[in-house]
Amino acid sequence: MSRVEVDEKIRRFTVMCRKTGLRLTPQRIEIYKHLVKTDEHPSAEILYEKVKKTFPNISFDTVNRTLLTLNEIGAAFIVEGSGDVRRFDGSMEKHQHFKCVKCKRIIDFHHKPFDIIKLPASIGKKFKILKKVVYVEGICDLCK
Amino acid sequence: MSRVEVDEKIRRFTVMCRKTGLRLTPQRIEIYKHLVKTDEHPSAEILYEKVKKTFPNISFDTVNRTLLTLNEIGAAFIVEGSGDVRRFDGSMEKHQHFKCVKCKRIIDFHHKPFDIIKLPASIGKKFKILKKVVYVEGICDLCK
DNA sequence: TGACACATAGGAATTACTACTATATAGTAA
DNA sequence: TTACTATATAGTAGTAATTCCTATGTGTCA
Ligand SMILES: [Mn+2]
Ligand SMILES: [Mn+2]
Ligand SMILES: [Zn+2]
Ligand SMILES: [Zn+2]
Repeated sequence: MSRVEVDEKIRRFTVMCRKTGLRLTPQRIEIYKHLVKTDEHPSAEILYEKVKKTFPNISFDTVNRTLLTLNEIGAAFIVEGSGDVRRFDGSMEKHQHFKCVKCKRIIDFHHKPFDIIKLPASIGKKFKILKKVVYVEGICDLCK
Repeated sequence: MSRVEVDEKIRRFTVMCRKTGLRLTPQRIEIYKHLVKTDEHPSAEILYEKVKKTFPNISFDTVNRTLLTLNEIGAAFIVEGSGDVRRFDGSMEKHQHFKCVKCKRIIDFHHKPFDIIKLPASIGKKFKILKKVVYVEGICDLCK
């Protein structure tokens, strides 16, 4: 993602923050910037290490709390998976994930039919649906 | 699930163990029995509490390790989700899950079209696919 | 029945995440 | 510009979940 694109995302992020009453702290923007510019679906720990380069005194809790906040306001989300370290995604484009069970890499792909899967009516009626996910697990090209 | 059905599952489980070279310990069988007879997708902790009634001295680690072993040999699996306590499923029937984000209940449903979703060729070629999951998240009937 | 590789019990250690609190600062209004 | 206040952060402690370690026990097989 180009510098210009990242800047544009940050601009839109600042608007989201103002709308939701969140303060625009330099830490928050820095965390968002690192999350949105990568497609590696980093953990809080990984982002903590990156943000430390600009904010040597930032605490892990601030990074983690901020990421949960981003998830709350819909600026990012927690990646689905089976019981590993929590991973975050700053891309709100419709897409799906492949996760390697060995190296834990999470790789984006987009298959349009997966965006519009229809649930049986019985489920839709009984529950309030927030998220429908198609998720693929296996061994990646580098590991096999 | 009836007593007879559970017994049949356990019989088949003993065959699986012999095939994979796993020893048939009473603890292992008891853990499997509790997992297979419920549809509540228990955590290791919950199963530990149940198995303790028959094996008061069993350790948590034995329960957890056994569950991971069951996942290894394909007698059970780890339920997909976004970053909560690890949950297990003893049913190897094709089915899907709805998870309530509030009470964390995991509810089985079965929608046949979801069993046969087709991945784009690019993904199937590049990676070794082990699992394709359709996963639904929301608020359950009891919570909303 | 004996040998031994695998499994378990008990507890310690590690990892992941969350809570607490004093200090700092973004937003706002004088 | 300045002062105020609610929110955010830093530093640290605490909790929860999971994994590791090791001595002892036991299922399996010869
Ligand atoms: Mn992604
Ligand atoms: Mn299930
Ligand atoms: Zn891999
Ligand atoms: Zn619920």
